[in-house]
Amino acid sequence: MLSYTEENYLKALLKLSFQNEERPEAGTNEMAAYLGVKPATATDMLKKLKEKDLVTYKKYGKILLTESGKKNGIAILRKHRLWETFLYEKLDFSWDEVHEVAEQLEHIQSAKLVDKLEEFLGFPEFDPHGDPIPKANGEIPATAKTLLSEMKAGQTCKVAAVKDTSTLFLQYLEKLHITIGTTLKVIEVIAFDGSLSIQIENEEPRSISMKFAESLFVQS
Amino acid sequence: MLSYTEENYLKALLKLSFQNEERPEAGTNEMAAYLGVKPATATDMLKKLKEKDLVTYKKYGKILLTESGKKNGIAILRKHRLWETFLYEKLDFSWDEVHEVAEQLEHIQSAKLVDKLEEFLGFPEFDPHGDPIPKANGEIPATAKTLLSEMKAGQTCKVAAVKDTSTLFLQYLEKLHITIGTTLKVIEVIAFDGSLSIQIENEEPRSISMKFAESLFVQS
DNA sequence: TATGAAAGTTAGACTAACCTAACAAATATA
DNA sequence: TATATTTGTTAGGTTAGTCTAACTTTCATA
Ligand SMILES: [Mn+2]
Ligand SMILES: [Mn+2]
Ligand SMILES: [Mn+2]
Ligand SMILES: [Mn+2]
Repeated sequence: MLSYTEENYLKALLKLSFQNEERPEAGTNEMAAYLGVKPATATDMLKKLKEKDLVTYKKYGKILLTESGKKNGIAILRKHRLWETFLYEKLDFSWDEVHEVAEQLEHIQSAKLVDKLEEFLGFPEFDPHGDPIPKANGEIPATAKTLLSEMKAGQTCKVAAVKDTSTLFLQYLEKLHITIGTTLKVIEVIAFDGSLSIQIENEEPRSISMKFAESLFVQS
Repeated sequence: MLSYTEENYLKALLKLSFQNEERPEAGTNEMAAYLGVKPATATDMLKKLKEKDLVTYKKYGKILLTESGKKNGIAILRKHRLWETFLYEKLDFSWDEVHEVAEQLEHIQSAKLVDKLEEFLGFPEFDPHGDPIPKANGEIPATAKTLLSEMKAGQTCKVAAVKDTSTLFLQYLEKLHITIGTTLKVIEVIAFDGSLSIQIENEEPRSISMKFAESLFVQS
């Protein structure tokens, strides 16, 4: 049985491994920063996780999840994203409110609960942010990797996922009536600053910044 | 903000106060036994709860919830019973499976979650065991206090709540097709051992023990 | 009302998860 | 390559929640 805290470390390591594609290892400071603790604290915990064979760890070395650690991490991520979906779909939580509560719900221990919840939600593949929900067997559905910023003038696409899940960005998207599945047409790309003029569904074209365009994943 | 453990102590004290009607105080050993900890542990925690003005406590004295403690305890109980209802109604958990998971879910911190959950469930008044679900304002719906064992031959009643929520009893009820709302007709009362012959809905009469009859609340 | 049992407390210890401060190793850069 | 910066570790301490063992108070009853 893993503690609340151990679970958070495993999930963090997993998410860090997704971030730097092809470089799944993380460092002590990186983990500490991600989890909001001091490096000394992370060192202690990493030693403990190593004892439990959940991570590979060597003094001054990079950290990697073991098979067992990865399996556990994925299970937490699965719970997190299923709960987010529940809150969004069934309880009318908004896009930016789900994460905080899911952060707690992901630690509820009950295999039956997760599976029943998934069934109740109709076996969703993606959470409200467009992130893939791991299956019970650990498989993770494939996701769009194309950023809106990579689109060319004239191209049409659909919003697949948000890369930046900060409250500020999510609330801004809501204001623009952009959600997962919204159709976007790129009208013009401004070479000067990388900003774009886009048409949201059938609304009037509007300008968005490069930062914005680099924060949305789309599917053509 | 109360810790997971502090919340469990408050809920325990509240439930103990319901048990001995008119004697809402509890003792240290009683609390410890209820929570599965040693008396020394309970003493420490009670001192802490007193510091936070959640209980009245004096060395060697009886323990009582303060207004604030009661309010908090009721909030936990409300969450517990709403979650039990969710698990039972929406996720097809059985009668005897809901408690253990609700024991964890009751500690999730989010006022919005509780209220949205209540709404999603259609503002239920009773949980799957027939226990009253406290309202957001702290009010607790009135419940049937009559035991099946108090019924006389010839009387008809409906099952209102289970007094004993042990797995063994709940599973036995399930086997007999007895649930909240089931109609029972008392055919005969055996003076010798307090056992009853009852008719469950329209099935053939069958005999039940006094212990059984003292474990079900009914409404005439 | 004396006394033994029951109920409750205290002291001291442990573990998990955190911290700060001081130190050591690894890496980048002049 | 020598040194400065970054990265990571160690030592020692704290708090919450638990324990055991020894002690004290209260209460029932002989
Ligand atoms: Mn979490
Ligand atoms: Mn998400
Ligand atoms: Mn609980
Ligand atoms: Mn219940």
